[in-house]
Amino acid sequence: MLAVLRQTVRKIPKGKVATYGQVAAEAGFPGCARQVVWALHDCGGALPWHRVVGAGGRILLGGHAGMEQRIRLQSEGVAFQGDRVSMARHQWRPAKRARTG
DNA sequence: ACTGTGACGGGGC
DNA sequence: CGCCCCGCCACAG
Repeated sequence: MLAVLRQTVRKIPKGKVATYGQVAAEAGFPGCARQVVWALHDCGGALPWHRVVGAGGRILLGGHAGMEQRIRLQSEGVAFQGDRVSMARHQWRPAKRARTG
């Protein structure tokens, strides 16, 4: 489980972001958004954790961590709408979940 | 088996 | 927009 979640997080391409619930669902565990946190905690360092945000593109972290996440995202070309990520333009879109758009 | 923990998500006011 | 409550799941002691 944790391994799968981590594996999914690693799939998030640069310049994109995904919500905890989305990662969990993509990994095959819809509803396990909280477990994503575990995956990040257990690993925390060897994956693009900064590409994981909360529902609506809100950065849930705080203090230094939250700052770094935002900085890292902006450094990848991710745009922000106030305190949130521009999901409409940066939400990860897995091939299978892609739509005619 | 029970309790505490956690970077969640959705709904109501 | 902030606040509160509930549901959800897995891990650790």
